[in-house]
Amino acid sequence: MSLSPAERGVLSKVLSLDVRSVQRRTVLQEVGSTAAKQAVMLAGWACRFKRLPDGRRQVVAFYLPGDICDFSIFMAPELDSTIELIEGARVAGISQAQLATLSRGHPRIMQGFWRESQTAASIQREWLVNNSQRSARERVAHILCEIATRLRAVGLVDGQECDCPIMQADLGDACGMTAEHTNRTLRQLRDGGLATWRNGLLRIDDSDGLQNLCGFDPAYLQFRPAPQQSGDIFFGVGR
Amino acid sequence: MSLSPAERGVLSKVLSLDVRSVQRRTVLQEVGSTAAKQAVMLAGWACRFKRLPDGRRQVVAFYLPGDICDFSIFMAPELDSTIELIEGARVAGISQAQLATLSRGHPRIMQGFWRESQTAASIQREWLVNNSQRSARERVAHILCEIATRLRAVGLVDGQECDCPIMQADLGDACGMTAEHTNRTLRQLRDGGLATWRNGLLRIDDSDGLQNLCGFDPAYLQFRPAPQQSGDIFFGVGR
DNA sequence: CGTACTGTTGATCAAAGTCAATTGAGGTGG
DNA sequence: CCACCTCAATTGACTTTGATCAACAGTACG
Repeated sequence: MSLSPAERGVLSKVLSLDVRSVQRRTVLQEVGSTAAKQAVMLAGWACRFKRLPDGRRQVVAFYLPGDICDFSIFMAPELDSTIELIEGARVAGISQAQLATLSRGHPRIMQGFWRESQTAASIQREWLVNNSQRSARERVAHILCEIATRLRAVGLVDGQECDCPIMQADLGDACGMTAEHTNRTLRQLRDGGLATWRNGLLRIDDSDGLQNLCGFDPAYLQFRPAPQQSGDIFFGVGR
Repeated sequence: MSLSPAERGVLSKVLSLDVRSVQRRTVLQEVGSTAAKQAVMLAGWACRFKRLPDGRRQVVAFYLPGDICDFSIFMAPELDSTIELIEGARVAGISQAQLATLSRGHPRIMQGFWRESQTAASIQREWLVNNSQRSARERVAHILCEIATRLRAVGLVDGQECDCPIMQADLGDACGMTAEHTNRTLRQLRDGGLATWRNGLLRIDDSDGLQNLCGFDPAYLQFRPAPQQSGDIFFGVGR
């Protein structure tokens, strides 16, 4: 289900109406708030995290260029997590009214949004597997594989290298490990000639080796086209 | 957004058309398959899990009576995980054609399905926090709180007690711990007078104590009604 | 009865957390 | 230009948690 040229035009129009460039480390959506707009990443990175009362933090998602920051945002009574922009973020906002118009006039665009949100759910499940079953080395390797693969899909990998403007502490909080252990684990990967991450630049030195180490299989990222039949269902998107 | 009596009638009609009672420990949806039907739990328990090549298993969801087993099922190219019925399962199947009809004639029912799927996503995020940030004792306490709370919401808690027909190994695989350590942790909770789980019967002896131990806050289960405005958006459910 | 699961307990070990100190880079003001 | 400050990254020493390996008990069922 790829969009027609006309639909793409409508979509980029909508995404161009309300664009903000945001300072690094700015909170976009506070936990507990009710969102006023749906946010779409045009450039830069964001992360979504939950905090425990004692301060422990878990990053539950990274949002890369092209990603929708939680499409369910208008459905939930209030946000269960905080969305923070990390670096170089340009964000398009879509209002409730615009979504309503889209849903009436361009159901296939809406359907694409839903598919995106289901892919996000699939990634979420894989993160649960990652943090629950894999060792520290496997975890870090796996998430680096995911990041590189997702960035490659949107054309942001140059050869073996891509921007990765987060901190080690962010990666640690995503993998459920301390910053110190994340550091040591990254060093092991570096010393093993698998991946080097320095000064915000990630280089995958040995892609096969890294993928073998953690058993990375990109199927869960659902890059393939949707099944043909889906058009028949309308998924509530329909007419 | 609660359904009207008429809508409830339509829904229970749809759910009554194709009901199966299934043997314990039967696989409902195999990983890699493409689903033919959308499954809704009418009674009993199911679990959804992913496996790593070396056999490690992560339970990513428990499905209790009333739950939808992955509404996204027709959207994804193929299932990323296995859905297995655990005990006493009666399952309603909804075909693609029925979903299509529903989406045209009863958008609000479809909308309810979407809300359900977003609640499932919220639970998924909390599980990630649980397994990534909390200690073994906290993890087990938290998941017991969740189970009891969800069962209470559908009227399946009698006083302090509810059926919990899974095995300790299932709970362990959900919490990302070995069966042995799960056993020891349950013993600690039992000895601490917090919760007793024996012979498939879970008793919450000290609800406050258990919730305090793990910082359980049921907000992520999203039991509250949806915000009023949601009707205006149609979420692609429209017309 | 024997067989096969589950659940239970113990002893040992390795992985990751904690605490503490140091290095290094970038920014700022004098 | 340099002294200073801050924050992130890095490394080391030690501790704790939970995994691993192993044995055994309780129960259900053919």
